[in-house]
Order: sequence, then structure tokens, then C-alpha cells
Amino acid sequence: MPSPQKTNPPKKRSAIPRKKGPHKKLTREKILEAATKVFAEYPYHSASIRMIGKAAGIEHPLINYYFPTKALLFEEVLKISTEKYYIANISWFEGLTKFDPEKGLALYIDRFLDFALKHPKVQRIITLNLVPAEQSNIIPGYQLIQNFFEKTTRTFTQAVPLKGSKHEIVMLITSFNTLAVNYLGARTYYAGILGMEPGSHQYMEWVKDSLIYMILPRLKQLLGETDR
Amino acid sequence: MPSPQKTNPPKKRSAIPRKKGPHKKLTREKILEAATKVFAEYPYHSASIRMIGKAAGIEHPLINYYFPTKALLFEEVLKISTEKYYIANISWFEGLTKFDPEKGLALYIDRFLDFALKHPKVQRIITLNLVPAEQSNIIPGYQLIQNFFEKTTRTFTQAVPLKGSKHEIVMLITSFNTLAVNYLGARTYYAGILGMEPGSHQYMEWVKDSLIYMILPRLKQLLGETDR
DNA sequence: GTTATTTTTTACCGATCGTTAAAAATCTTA
DNA sequence: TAAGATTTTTAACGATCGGTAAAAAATAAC
Repeated sequence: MPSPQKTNPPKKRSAIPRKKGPHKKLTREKILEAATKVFAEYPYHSASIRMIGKAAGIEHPLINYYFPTKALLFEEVLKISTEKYYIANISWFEGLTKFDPEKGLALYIDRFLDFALKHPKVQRIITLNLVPAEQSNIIPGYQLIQNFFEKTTRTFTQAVPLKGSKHEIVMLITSFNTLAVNYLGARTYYAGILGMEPGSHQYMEWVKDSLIYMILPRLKQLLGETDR
Repeated sequence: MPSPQKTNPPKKRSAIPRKKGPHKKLTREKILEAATKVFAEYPYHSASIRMIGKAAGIEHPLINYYFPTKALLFEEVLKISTEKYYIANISWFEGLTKFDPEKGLALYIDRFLDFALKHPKVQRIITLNLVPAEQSNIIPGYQLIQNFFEKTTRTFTQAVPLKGSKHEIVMLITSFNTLAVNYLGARTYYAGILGMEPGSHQYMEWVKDSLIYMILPRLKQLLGETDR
């Protein structure tokens, strides 16, 4: 990365073009959309600026005009994705305390899976780049992923009144996140060993079953069932 | 991949060189060792033949002399790694039935973590390439990873007499594998969000605690405790 | 010790990568 | 419509990639 900076920032024409026509999407947004698509298919180091350019229907150097480096573009995509996820995650807890642990967990997972179906790219970008971000092979902005998980953990502890130790709560949430991120971000793999289709309703049901099966016992306990 | 084949296979001198000296390592083994190291640091598409050559202390085209393509070299490394893991995994079950579920699980995890500490590369190669092997971005020999997990599942069901349905058993084993693979293969990430050092005893203790915490309730149940 | 064979190195191919610079096209403003 | 600013394309740079071919070195066979 030898370049400091090249020209002044984009500075869109004059404020806003605003045509009455079918709201022609701004180039910057078009690039972000294409980048999200490509980064959801290929890990950071395998995705290329040229792929993104092609997906956006533009020549690839134009990307450098709006995003000086590939790393900055990726960070922007990651920031948008984790924020979208974070906001959605908060809403999944709404009204959950009215139900018993089993019903509440099932409802939470339903909402979560619904989001995952509608926004598969968000999930996959995180899954794809979480593991390789180790050692020598640094993924730009992977701190964002760590921050994201810390924030969702906070959301959880604030939304659900648990009685166990901090240690127990962290183990439970980390397990849930790990299982969820893998089952949804590596669908092809898991569906493969299960003999199912990655996009099938059957597989999503398996994910739901599995999450409930593994999480429910300890969740019940942490919610204060004293019958242990 | 345009090349069909170049020359006849290696065909080591005449059978075996066998010097009485300090057992000079054969080049092929040196390459495999270096490849294992590099593939444990970088996912398949980011690792390069040149990196492996450098790690082995040879010029990179020599690698093509022993392994015609990068894909074949990777498959060989993957095959050796999963086999080593598979063999070790069988031994972890020895004598476990003498103990109650809690002690037995703890002992199994101890043996497993001991292996993971001694052979971190094996674990990491699997973790690094499991997720990206989706969609367009094919990892050569990733069928080996699927087969490996199917085999370990068989080992488990044969070694441990469980009473639940097949569905329950699959969910439990898949969860265990997923958590273990992630916690050990993505140590830096998890240790990071936990505020620990990836190589520390403290982190390994957390992994053990977490696995027991999440697995034990359902394991107890499947082992036939009727007090549920 | 000479020849034949195997192993290793050197040099290079075409392809792709991220990025840069300059030309061309488009839009804004007058 | 002319001048100026902004956006987009074209062309190219240096670096790296997997792989190939031929020369060089090392070893084996005789």
C-alpha cells in the first residue's frame, strides 16, 4: 500500500442530483451493493476489485475514485453489514419476556432465521472473514467483527434477566453465536454432511432444532429454574 | 489448469537411499511439512507455492516436480492431516465407559485439547478451509473434510452407547465439532473477545469449561439418565 | 572415470492483482 | 454555447500468481 491519497474526495456534483425519474442510484451506492455481493461470496483476499466493478456494471478503477483502497471499501461494507445486523438483533428481543424459556427461545430463533433468510450476505461476510483474520493474514476492519459480537452480547444481557455468573452467560452466548454463524454462514458444508439442500426449509428447520436443543437446557437454568 | 502431465512421477533414486547419517529428510517430506505450515496460516487461495518453497528452503518449481499442481499438494496435506486427526480421535474414547458422563466427557476433552496443543496445524487447516469451501470458491479435496467428520461421527456412535434418536445424536455431535473446531482453529478471535491470550492455559481452560457446559446436559440425557 | 539418470535451479510464460495517471465524457454554471 | 468542474473510461505500472521448459547440478550405474 504505497499510496497516501490521490485527489480530493468525491464531492457529489452539487449536493444532490435528484431527478424525477426512477431514482437513478448513485454510483457509490451501486459499488457498495456490488461489493457486498462479492464479499459475501469470496473472502477478502480472494475477492477482487475487478469482480466488484463487473458486478456493479462499471470499470473497476472507478471504485478507487470513491474508495481509495480495497481495504477501505471492505471496512465500509463490514461496517454497514454489522450495523444492520446489530439493529435487527435488538428487535428480536421485543416482547420475549412474556413467554416461557422454550417459547421465547423458539420465537427469538424464528426472528433470527427470518433475518438470515432475507439478508444472507450479512451473515456470510462475517462468517467468511472471521476465521482467516488470524495470525499473518489480516482482514481489514476485523476489529469491527469483534466489536459487533461484544455489542450483541451486551444487548442480550440487557434484554434477558439471567441469574447465573458472568462466566456462564458468556459461555452460553458465545456458543449460540458460534453455532448460528457457522450453521448459516457455511450452509453448503453443514447441509452437505446432513444430506440436505443448503437453501431448503428442511435445513433451516434443522438449524432451529439444533439451536434450541443445545441452548435450552442452560438457558432454562440461567433463567432461574431452581429445580436443578 | 492447462497441463495434463509433464514427466513421469518422481521415482526416488533406486528404492531407498538409506544413509547411516542423521537421516537426511527426503525432499518430498520437507515440502509436505512446509506446506502443512503454510496451509495452516493461510487459506488455500491465499497460500502460494512460492511461500511453501521458501518455507521448505527450496526453489518453488521443485514443488511441481513432486506435486504436479497446488491442488494435489493441498489434497495430500489435507489427507494426512485428517487421517492423523481421525486416528487420534479413536484413541480418545479408550476406557471412557468406566466413568460417569461428567468425568468421561472431561477426560475426552482433556485428551482432545492435548492433541490440539501438540498438533495445532491439523486443526487450523480444517478450520481455515471449511467455511470458504462454499459456492463458487472451491477448495480442492474439501470432500475429505466432509468425509472426516462423517467418520468421526461414526466413531462416536460406536464408542458411546447413546439412547436418543439419531436426530438428537447428530445435533449433539455436530454442535460439539462446530464449537471445538472454532474455538481451537480461531483462537485469536475468541481469545480476543474474551480478553485472554490465544496460547494461554487460561484460554484452553475456558474452551474446556465451555464445551463441558454446553455438551453435558444433553449428553447425560442421551446416556440414559431417566431423571429428566 | 565416464555415461546415464534423477534432482534442482534458472528463466520465463500468460494471467491476475491493486493502484495510478491521463484522456475522454458528462455535467454545472455562466 | 463556452468555460470550468466533476465523473468515468482507457491504458498502463509493478508485483505476484501457478505452471512450464530447459539448463545445471547432483547422484547412480557401469
